[in-house]
Amino acid sequence: MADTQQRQLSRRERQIMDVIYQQGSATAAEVLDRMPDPPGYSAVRAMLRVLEEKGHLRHEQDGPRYVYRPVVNRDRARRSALKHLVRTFFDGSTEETVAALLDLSDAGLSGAELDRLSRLIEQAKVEGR
Amino acid sequence: MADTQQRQLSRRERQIMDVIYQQGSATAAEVLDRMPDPPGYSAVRAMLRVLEEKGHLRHEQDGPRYVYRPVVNRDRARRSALKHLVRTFFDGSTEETVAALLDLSDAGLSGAELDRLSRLIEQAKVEGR
DNA sequence: CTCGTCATGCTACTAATCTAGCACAGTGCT
DNA sequence: AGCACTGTGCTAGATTAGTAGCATGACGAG
Repeated sequence: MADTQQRQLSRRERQIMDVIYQQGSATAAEVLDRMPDPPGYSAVRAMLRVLEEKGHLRHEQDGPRYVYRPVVNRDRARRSALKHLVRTFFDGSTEETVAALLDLSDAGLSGAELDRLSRLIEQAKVEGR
Repeated sequence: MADTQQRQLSRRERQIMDVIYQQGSATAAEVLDRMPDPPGYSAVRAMLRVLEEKGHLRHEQDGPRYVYRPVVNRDRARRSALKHLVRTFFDGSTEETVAALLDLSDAGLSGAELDRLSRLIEQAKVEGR
């Protein structure tokens, strides 16, 4: 279960996973300079190794360096993160979550985006029942 | 910044905060039996104390026992958790996030809920620009 | 009043996380 | 070839997280 795994991670490990999910993939150096309150380079590498051992990451060699990617694909990870958030902060209510999301983005959403969202909901109505 | 704080928490601390945000408030015993892979009772209490020291929780005395509540109100915590999730897993796109959310809930949403969501979006259109 | 129960406050210990630093390998200059 | 530059693989140490266990105080039942 991806969700469960995620929550088992230590503070630093989570930070690293966040960066990697954000980017899709990353080298040690990339991870380092996107980390908040960054540790040493060695520390990052060590943790990448551990994360790989634990089965959260795998790496490919890209020329001289390692490029790390999540083992669980982004889609699955998204889903379980969302699920957990909705459960934890919104009593499991999708509606409230969407509301909060709209509120958060507010003026940042274009008319076109809102139109697309309308369409998504229409589609859900048709498919859903 | 609540968000930043959240991510500094250790594994166990996060689990505890999750439970408390879910419930709104909780005693040590409540936290304990809602925790995944539960530790000992003492461990939970110790961590609650630490979380209070760090300023994430405060407690009130309710008869014989302590009831813990988040210091950062739920609304703020929600917002920052959402923000982080959207940034990390959805490249900052609200639209994609909503789409995933709808997909996740799928048949779980009633027609009425979908209607309310439509209305929310209409409202955003008017207000937004 | 005395005992059992449930709560808290500690202290002390173990386990895990986090980190630095050195040794070595490949690459590209000069 | 010899040197600088990046990268990795380690090992070993400091720091933090996680846990158990005991002492203590309040309260209700017998």
